[in-house]
Amino acid sequence: MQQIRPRATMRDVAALAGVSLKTVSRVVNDEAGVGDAVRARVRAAVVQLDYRHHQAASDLRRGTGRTRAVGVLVQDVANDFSSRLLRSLEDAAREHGLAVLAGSLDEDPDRERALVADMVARRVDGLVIMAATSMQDYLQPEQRAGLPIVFVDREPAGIAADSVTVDNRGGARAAVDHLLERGHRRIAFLGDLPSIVTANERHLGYLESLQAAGVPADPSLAVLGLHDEDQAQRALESLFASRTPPTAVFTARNVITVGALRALRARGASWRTALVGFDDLPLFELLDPSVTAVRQDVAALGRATAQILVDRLAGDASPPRRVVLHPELVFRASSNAPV
Amino acid sequence: MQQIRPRATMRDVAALAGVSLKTVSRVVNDEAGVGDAVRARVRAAVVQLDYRHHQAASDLRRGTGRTRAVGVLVQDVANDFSSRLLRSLEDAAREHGLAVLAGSLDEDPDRERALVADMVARRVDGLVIMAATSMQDYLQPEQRAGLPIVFVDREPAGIAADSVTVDNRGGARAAVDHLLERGHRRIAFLGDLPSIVTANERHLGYLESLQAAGVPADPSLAVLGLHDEDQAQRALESLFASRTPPTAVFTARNVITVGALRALRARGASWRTALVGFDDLPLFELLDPSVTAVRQDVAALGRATAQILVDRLAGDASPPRRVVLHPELVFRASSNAPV
DNA sequence: TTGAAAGCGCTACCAC
DNA sequence: GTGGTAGCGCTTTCAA
Repeated sequence: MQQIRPRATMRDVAALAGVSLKTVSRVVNDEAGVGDAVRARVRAAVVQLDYRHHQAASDLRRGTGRTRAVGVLVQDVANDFSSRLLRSLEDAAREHGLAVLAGSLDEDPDRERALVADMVARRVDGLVIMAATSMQDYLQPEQRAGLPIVFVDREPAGIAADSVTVDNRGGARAAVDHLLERGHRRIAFLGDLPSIVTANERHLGYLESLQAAGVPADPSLAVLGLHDEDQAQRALESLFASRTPPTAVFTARNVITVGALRALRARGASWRTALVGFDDLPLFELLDPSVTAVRQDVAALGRATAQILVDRLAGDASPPRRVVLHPELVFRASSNAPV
Repeated sequence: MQQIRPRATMRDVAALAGVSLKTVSRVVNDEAGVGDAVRARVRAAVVQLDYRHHQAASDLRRGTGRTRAVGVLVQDVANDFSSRLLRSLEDAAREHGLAVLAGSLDEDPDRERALVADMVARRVDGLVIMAATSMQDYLQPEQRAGLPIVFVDREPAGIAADSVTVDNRGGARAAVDHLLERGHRRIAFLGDLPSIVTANERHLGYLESLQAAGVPADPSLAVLGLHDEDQAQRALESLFASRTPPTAVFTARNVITVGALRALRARGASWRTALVGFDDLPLFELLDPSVTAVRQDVAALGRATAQILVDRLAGDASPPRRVVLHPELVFRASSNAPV
């Protein structure tokens, strides 16, 4: 292994160039007021010593309190929805010279609090959170200290803050309305825990749609608390094993939809069971039958979120904004199955 | 808008608690040597003032040069492969109390250098890079300064550093061997720019396989420089429009495979064209025909990478490690099409 | 145009 | 047990 050479500081550069520390600082920061000859000498010393600016020390002394980094906490950076959102935010952050500290919460409230604490200790300039907690009042001190916080995908509770969300209830209603219009009456609901706001909203939309159509909701057709594909697959298999199986299914999240698709496939029931999923996936269009889905415009979600954050960073102190995007039902073949 | 209250410093806490700065530091860092009464008073002041530890200042003073953050630069955090790798690394980092600074490179060498420079200025403890540059000698000064760098997915050039990669050539050979065994002779290759090491390796594997089988490679069947689905789709459509279309296709990346699937679907040629893709996708199993693919164990890739990084952070100064994982051919229906 | 001194928020070292 | 002093690497006065 080669010898490691400790990083050079401005002092080292100053010594080598035969100038004062302050002059090096001026050159490194491209400030005026340094003669060309001196500037060149300093530049040479910088190169020779492989000097690298120490941003943390600089930030500390400047006292602006800015680190040019933002924290982005999503449900799971490997999930299609979360990762596309993260990417959209990264692009916006990049335009403004901001680095992105990313974290996955896995619907774990403790993890959210721990990660937020870490981001605060790092003095990120702003925070974007897809909350796993049901109550975010613990963030009030941070907000009071001037930290811009934008909630994405899920509205905050216990704190007045910006949010960019999707009309989950409306999207779910549209999905179930669609199935009802095709004559279905036994429509199953597969969703995650109702403690997750979006999951609950989608469940409520399902119930509202049934009620509006005068179709009594059969509680045995609604399965909540599904986290992954396997659970969703097993849940749907159970429903099919019952005496009165559903003729249609509304799946309230992308992984749940995939699990349901596996169950239908295994049972050979893909063409005779109607399916609508919340969240579109790139390959849904290519499946047989292609999958009808409620599509969220993830890029728009990210853009709106980033815009608010950037405005706040620029000093915008107006009241919290609430942006609600409306999802779109993408009609494909999977919802055409007969009753 | 509420009043913003500047963050309290240890000095403020000390003043409120009526103790010295150093005592506050002891309490905040859970050090011994503070009486219970004093400790309680300090704790109360911390809560009252919403004091938050300033990690950067602490790191600076400690002089360990550690920030407990690592940089992870992948191709695109929204891509299935990259995002799963990122997640795997995040999990490992979390276990060691490391935060993750994430960045997408989009195969842009300038962007890689810019992001690396930023990470260095932030003094990350380590760097994981899915390189977009063809030469990484520019990282030598950072390595010399003691920064652990692990290259993932693509081996480094111009620098001796750790790497965790996949046997791309072998994987591609297995894919094409498979198609040859089924009797195909006109096998198309759809891949990205040969300047991307992995893309080139997969192309070489394709050529090697053909050569080993004594099948002359028809250059008109190989299309390189495909970046996204649309380009891949159009490329395959062009091949089909030729006088001597392929009977089989090897697609060298996940987005290319999806583009090819669209082309086959649009043409109604899915069942009569054999297809093998490099990179598996969650829904390939559910397509008709299901898609045969060369699967990389992304989680294992991430784990191996993280392990090396963690070892280096712990002081391991042994010679650079080269880990090569072997992908697996997952047989499904898409490669069964007749010649 | 250049530099010396002070200090950002915090902790190591050594007094008491 | 507790506190003062010095100083991490840097930038801000302000003086020369």
